Amino acid sequence: MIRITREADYGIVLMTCLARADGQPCSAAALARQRRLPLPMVSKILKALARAGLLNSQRGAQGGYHLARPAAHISAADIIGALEGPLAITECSTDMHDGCSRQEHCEVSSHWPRINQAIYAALQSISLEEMSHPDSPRPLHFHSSQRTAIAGIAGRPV
Amino acid sequence: MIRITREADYGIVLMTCLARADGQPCSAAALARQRRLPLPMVSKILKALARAGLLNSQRGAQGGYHLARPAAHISAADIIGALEGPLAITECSTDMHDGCSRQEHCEVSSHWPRINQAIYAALQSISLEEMSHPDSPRPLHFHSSQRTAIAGIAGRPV
DNA sequence: ATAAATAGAACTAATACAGTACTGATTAGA
DNA sequence: TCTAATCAGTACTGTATTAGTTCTATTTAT
Repeated sequence: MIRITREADYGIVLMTCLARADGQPCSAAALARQRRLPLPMVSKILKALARAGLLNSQRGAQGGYHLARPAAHISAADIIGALEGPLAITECSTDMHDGCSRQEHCEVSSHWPRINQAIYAALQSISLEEMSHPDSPRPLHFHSSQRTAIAGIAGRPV
Repeated sequence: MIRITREADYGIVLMTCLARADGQPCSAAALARQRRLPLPMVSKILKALARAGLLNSQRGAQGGYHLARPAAHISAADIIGALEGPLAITECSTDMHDGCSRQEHCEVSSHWPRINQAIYAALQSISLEEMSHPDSPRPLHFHSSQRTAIAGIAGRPV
């Protein structure tokens, strides 16, 4: 159900790594090695996160990426949004967007915005800082069966 | 971002129609005409919803579909779950699933279950009854731009 | 009997995703 | 100043998934 792309999946993983590094810049290569992910993919994702303003980058030798602001001020919604492009949810559920240019299409059905908002709120409420703590509050059972679900498993090399 | 399939999108639309019909059985053809959706698609979706136990069906002439239980007791999560197959979220976030067979893979990262639960809870909290009321509580701006977002727009014939 | 309807499976074309490859720009350090 | 490390950006490709169709069988009201 409700899927996110693997890019977003990896993105969250990488961001948690950077959060744990706490200020120390990490190169794409280092992160790829650390998480056993394909370097080009990692590179691509970090670039996107930097362009979105979630990471600062330092070029050249000894360069790398580091968080642009404290982990506590970055939400899952920020990360996913940065990697999956400009999205209806954020554009329409923030107040800064009230002159919507396509309101003719908006009659699609009045329930979608409600669902969008609910999910967006859920994602907003989870901070990168929380996600960076490896020990989860509740015992979790979780498996990679059946389908690519939001679990974002889909055969990711573990 | 976070996408659902068009099937689930249509599914919610169709379910709201049936909720408004309140007990009256509706045929797939009637619903397809009413919402200007392709009949085979509508048919396929209604079948899936019936198989999932959300709809009861009556075969033969004058047959059709109607809700299997009151709209207030059907959630967005039920509908989406029925159409997108067995999903990691529900299987792992319900208590009935504690002998998870693939826990070796579960170390993927401890944050996903948290996100899953947040989204699942959000979807659970929205009932079909709520969605069937056309007037939304807050003024909503919403457009079908850019990408297939959860908004589920993606060029659906409006 | 017949027409209206659902049940189910199998198939196809289009799209989106995941991942790669290549070229260019910037910078630290020898 | 040269070189290697590193980020920046774009374009490409194979594969998987989705969207939608088609066909056949089954059930039932009239």
